[in-house]
Amino acid sequence: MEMSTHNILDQMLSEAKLSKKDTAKQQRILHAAIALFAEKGFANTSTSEIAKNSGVAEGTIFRHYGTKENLLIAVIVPFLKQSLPMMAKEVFEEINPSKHARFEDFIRALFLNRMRFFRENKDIFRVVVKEFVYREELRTELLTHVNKEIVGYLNQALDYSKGKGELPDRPNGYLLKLIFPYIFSQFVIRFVLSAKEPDVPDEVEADAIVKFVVNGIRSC
Amino acid sequence: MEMSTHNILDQMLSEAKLSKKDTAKQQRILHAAIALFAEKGFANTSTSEIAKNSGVAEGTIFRHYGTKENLLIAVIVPFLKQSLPMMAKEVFEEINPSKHARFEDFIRALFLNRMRFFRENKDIFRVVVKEFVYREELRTELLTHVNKEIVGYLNQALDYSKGKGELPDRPNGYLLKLIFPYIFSQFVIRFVLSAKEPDVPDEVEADAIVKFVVNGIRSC
Amino acid sequence: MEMSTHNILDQMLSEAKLSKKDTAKQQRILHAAIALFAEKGFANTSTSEIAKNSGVAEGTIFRHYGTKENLLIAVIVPFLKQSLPMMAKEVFEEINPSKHARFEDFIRALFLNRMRFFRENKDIFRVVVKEFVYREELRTELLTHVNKEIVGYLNQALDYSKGKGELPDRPNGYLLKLIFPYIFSQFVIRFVLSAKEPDVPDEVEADAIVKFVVNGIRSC
Amino acid sequence: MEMSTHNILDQMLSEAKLSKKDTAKQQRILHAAIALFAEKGFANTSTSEIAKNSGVAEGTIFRHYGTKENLLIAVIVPFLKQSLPMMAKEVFEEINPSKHARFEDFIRALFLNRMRFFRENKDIFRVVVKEFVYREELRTELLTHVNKEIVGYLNQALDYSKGKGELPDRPNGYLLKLIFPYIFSQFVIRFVLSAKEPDVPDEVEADAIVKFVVNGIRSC
DNA sequence: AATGAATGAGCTTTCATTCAT
DNA sequence: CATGAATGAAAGCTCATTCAT
Repeated sequence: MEMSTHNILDQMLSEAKLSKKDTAKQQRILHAAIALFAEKGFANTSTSEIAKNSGVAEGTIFRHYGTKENLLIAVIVPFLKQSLPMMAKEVFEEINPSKHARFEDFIRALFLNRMRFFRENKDIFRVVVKEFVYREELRTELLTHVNKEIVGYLNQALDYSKGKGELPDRPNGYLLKLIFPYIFSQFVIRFVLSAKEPDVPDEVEADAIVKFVVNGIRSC
Repeated sequence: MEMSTHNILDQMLSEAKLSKKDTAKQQRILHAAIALFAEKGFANTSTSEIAKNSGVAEGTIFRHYGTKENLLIAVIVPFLKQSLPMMAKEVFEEINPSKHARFEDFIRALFLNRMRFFRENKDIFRVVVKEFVYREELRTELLTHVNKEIVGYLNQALDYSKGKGELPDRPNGYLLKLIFPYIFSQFVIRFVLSAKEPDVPDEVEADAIVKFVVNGIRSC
Repeated sequence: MEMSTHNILDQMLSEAKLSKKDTAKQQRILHAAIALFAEKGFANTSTSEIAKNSGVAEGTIFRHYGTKENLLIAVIVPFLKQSLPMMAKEVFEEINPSKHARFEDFIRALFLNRMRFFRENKDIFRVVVKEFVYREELRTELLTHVNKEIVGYLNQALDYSKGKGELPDRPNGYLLKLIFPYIFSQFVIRFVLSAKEPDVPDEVEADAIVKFVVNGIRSC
Repeated sequence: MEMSTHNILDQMLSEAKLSKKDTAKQQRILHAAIALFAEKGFANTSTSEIAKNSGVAEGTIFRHYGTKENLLIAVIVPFLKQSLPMMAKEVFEEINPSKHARFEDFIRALFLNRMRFFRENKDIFRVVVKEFVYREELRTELLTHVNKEIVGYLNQALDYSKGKGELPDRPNGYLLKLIFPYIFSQFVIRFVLSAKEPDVPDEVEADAIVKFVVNGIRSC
């Protein structure tokens, strides 16, 4: 599995590069915006600060994004729309082909994949989580998207494990509601709420989480 | 156990009533502030809005709280400092006396107690969670407090259950790091991120969560 | 010459004591106001600060003085109206009786008397000078007053010295315009503009000033 | 010697014109600020008033000067830093070349030069004097500056006159402390404290002052 | 396309003053 | 008389947005 394509920021920007003539400035604007939003939050970051940090004139930001709100969307939406489902698929292709994978292996792969992914996109993850809490419209849009793009893959995995008797015969939605928040909260604690990551290797961390989830879900 | 004393907002205000002569206006200010902060966040709420919604002059807010930041603290701190530990003790006194309680019973009681508590203080819980994400100094202060006031009670419960062979012989900190985020994330999803609560009775909800936790933690 | 009656502040307050029933609070208010005005200026001192420093309620200040401006006047006017001319007379009675005094002796006595006087009323002197610069109506009122009350005494002294050939035959107004600003500017520099007074004894300082004035005025 | 370059305000602004692209608005802001500060003092002038009087938006003032305090500094500092020493040199070049000048001629030239100068910059002189009384940090900075830039020229003049026996053999600091306040106080009375200037020609006024100073200083 | 000066509405905060107790 | 909570106008300042160049 290559790491090089996992940094959403780069992806987003390289995609932008294809669609517009001059994106050097836009790249700089987005980089600065992400860094500042992550550090101080959207509401506490001024456009003049973004302009200064990215070395462009304030007017340039508005020429490209129209409003400050649009800039936030330009930061967040590509992360959600373009990259998130693509990654889900990746995890899947990593595990599924063998078809011998236990549910435990799937969860471990998912956890480790996301861990690395969020670590590499820590700043943008921070922005998304922070604004997610504030903006209902963002949550709604995201959930719709997740349902459409990811749930399919997850259902495949759950059904497969059910077939092997590794999971109780409960609706997938029910199972996901128990598992997902748990894994996600670990990432939020680690990348948003904590000052710095613990020294424990990812694999050790994964072991505990995975055991907990697998045991927890087995006979509920 | 009476629920009537569980609404932190009322508690906070009735306590204030004891120490100050006139709190009618302060109550109105705090009510309005909590409602607005919960809805739109601290940074997006103006003091003039708070003044309008509470029917006082804007100056009155500053006469009582000095700064907008202090108003936030006046909303949040009593919730954390005075009510949180008191509640922890309550849960404890509800379960412990019997000493026959299984670990499962303890988790269920904790979950149901918190569920009711956060439901009754939904708005202020929203404010706390939202600002918690933004303010590191708030997180630090809270964690210090939680460690000092609550961890003692939790350790008692864990040690007791370990003695009965219901929990693996792992450091309490390790166990808590697995259990706590899980329960808490369920509350955040339910009271902060969701538009409205599901119709399922609390007890049904509790069953799933408790089984998951108890099975999950057993043999990790 | 007694020093004890020279502190205008005390005088003012004891006079006030005669005319009003309870002046304990007024005294405290005036004391605090003078100290604060002297330190930070009238415009930068708030009535709440005066209230705090004098240990009264803010309302009490307004009950007595109506407006903040009136409080300033209550501080300044007695200093000017009641005390200034009285002092002028004192200087005069100290010197004149002998009738052998040279002009030099008169100027020296005047200088030393004012020096001590302003030193003892340093704070209120500061307030007056600072506000004097800002308020034309204050200057006008003071000048009118000075002309009415003091110029008579000064004319006596000048005429007497002219009679003895110590002064050129010029209008008194002309002579005063040359002499007065000089002496006064020395006081302003010393008590308003300087951080602290020099160590030189007053008499030494007086010698230089007096020689300068006497020589300067002699043959102009 | 041309008088046309003596208006510090114009100088300051023309210098600013060199370093910035658009100074039209800044000029208007500074003009309005000076006029208002001179009339009502710094503390009693609001930025909205300055904005209205200069025909710009209030935000424009803050875009250029950041704070109201900085605006005051932008008004005062160039007056002190750039123009004051330059003028001192001018007076000097006007008198010194001949080397036959008497001390009296020097003082007369200084007095007349400053008189014209302050008259042409009456408003800004008012601002400086008024704020000088309030702000110790301004006094300290100015004195440091004066000492560095002007005292050298004055020492030359005094030493030269001492060599010709026109001045007593006293430290220059001592002599300056006697002479300077005298001349300066005349300007303050005339341009700051008086409603309007007297009709007497400058030369007549100068005669009296100069005689007073020269006689006064001669044998002290 | 890019700029950056200019804007003005809106922000938090201060403060002299009022008034019910 | 004295109080101090309440007021609201006005202060200094910020900032997203516009627009002439």
